[in-house]
Amino acid sequence: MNHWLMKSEPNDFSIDDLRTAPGRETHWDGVRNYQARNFMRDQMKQGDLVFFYHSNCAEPGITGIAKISREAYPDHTAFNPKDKHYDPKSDPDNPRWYMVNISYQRKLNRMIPLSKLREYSDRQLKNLTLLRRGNRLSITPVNAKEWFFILSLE
DNA sequence: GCCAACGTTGGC
DNA sequence: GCCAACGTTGGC
Repeated sequence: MNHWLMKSEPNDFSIDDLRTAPGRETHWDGVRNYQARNFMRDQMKQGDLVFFYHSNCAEPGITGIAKISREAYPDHTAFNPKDKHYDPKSDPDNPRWYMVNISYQRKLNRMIPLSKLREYSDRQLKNLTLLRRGNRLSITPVNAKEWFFILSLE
């Protein structure tokens, strides 16, 4: 099983939005970055666990845990000219963009701020993709050791 | 609001 | 295929 970290701007879609969503589930549309797409399309498996991360907000950090509830399928918002994430280059017969579904697992007892993760950036979390210099990827892998170490910070 | 990092676009 | 310009991300 793989582990992941997925960023969301809480103004846009927060862990509470996921918790209160119908079926406590949502589709992760709008990813328009090839590396992030490849993670979803090629590596995400049903049951994989995900750190839900709040970005671009007052206190960025990990706020909860979700699970991949449906593996990659075409992101239909790319086909809709009225959609914010419309991409005329994505052909329904050969989709360029994909999405997965995630389901709510739980909120952390207390969120783990980015600043806390950074405290371990030269030790246990030395290789955490999220902390790599200037990383803006919205979906990043977390290896098992990193996953359990981060959970121990909760 | 600033700005560094960095992915994408498009002219050549 | 190079690379400058441009747009976006996201911490601060």
